[in-house]
Amino acid sequence: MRIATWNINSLRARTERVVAFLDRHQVDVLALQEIKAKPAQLVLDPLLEAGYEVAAHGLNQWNGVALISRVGLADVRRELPAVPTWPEEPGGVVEARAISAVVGDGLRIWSLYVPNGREIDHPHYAYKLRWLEALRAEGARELAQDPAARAVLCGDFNVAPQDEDVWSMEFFEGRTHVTEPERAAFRAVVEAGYADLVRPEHPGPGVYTYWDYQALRFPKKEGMRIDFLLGSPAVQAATTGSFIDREERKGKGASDHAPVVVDVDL
DNA sequence: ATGACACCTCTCAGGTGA
Repeated sequence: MRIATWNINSLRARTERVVAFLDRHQVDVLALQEIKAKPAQLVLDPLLEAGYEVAAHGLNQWNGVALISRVGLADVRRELPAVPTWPEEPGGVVEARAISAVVGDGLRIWSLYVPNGREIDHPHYAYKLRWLEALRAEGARELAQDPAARAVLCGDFNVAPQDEDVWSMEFFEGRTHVTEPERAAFRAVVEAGYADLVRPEHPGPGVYTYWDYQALRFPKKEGMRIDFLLGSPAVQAATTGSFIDREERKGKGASDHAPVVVDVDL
């Protein structure tokens, strides 16, 4: 089974790119982030005609996640348990940043869009850390219930776990994505039992999944590795290969993120 | 070996992204 994650930066603006990507690589399950739409706003016919089912979760023009599968889509769950609201005060809402379903032969796949954090002294940064803790707790709960669980956490984690995951640590000095608390929150998810399925085959430096639209970051190879597929032990053991589809970042109308693809023998 | 921000909406300005 071939699974992928991709921050699409508006599904409505790039539905045809998604269909072409699924066809080009024969992807079975795709986790999308930043669909930037309510489900009712989406025109899904091209995906349905290509043989896929879609489960989308979006509340407004911000955030939004979806799962696209041609190997089943059962027991869909929206939101993470115990996730903080934004803002973290009365009147705050649970944003559309998580959706999961069971695909294929009992694989629970999550599509996750971790909050950006904005600036280190911004309330959004504390929200990001608590959101990651809610993810760790849910991941730990699943493996405590069944250590052999087939589970994969896919998405835009908005954390560069290592210095080599950004094009310049000098550039990111004092900015989010590279701070120790964010990295510790990411490591806590890994230490709960979810291994990076791509890094062993594609170590850095210079391996990225995101390039800013501005300042010629992509042709200058100035990117960040912030999109990950983290697998439970059963999924890690079944992983047979992976790649980052850099070609998809090229040309007019590209998302600023590239898809990340993993093959699992499940 | 790639291309000079781009998406959204309470739209021509502001919020968000990283």
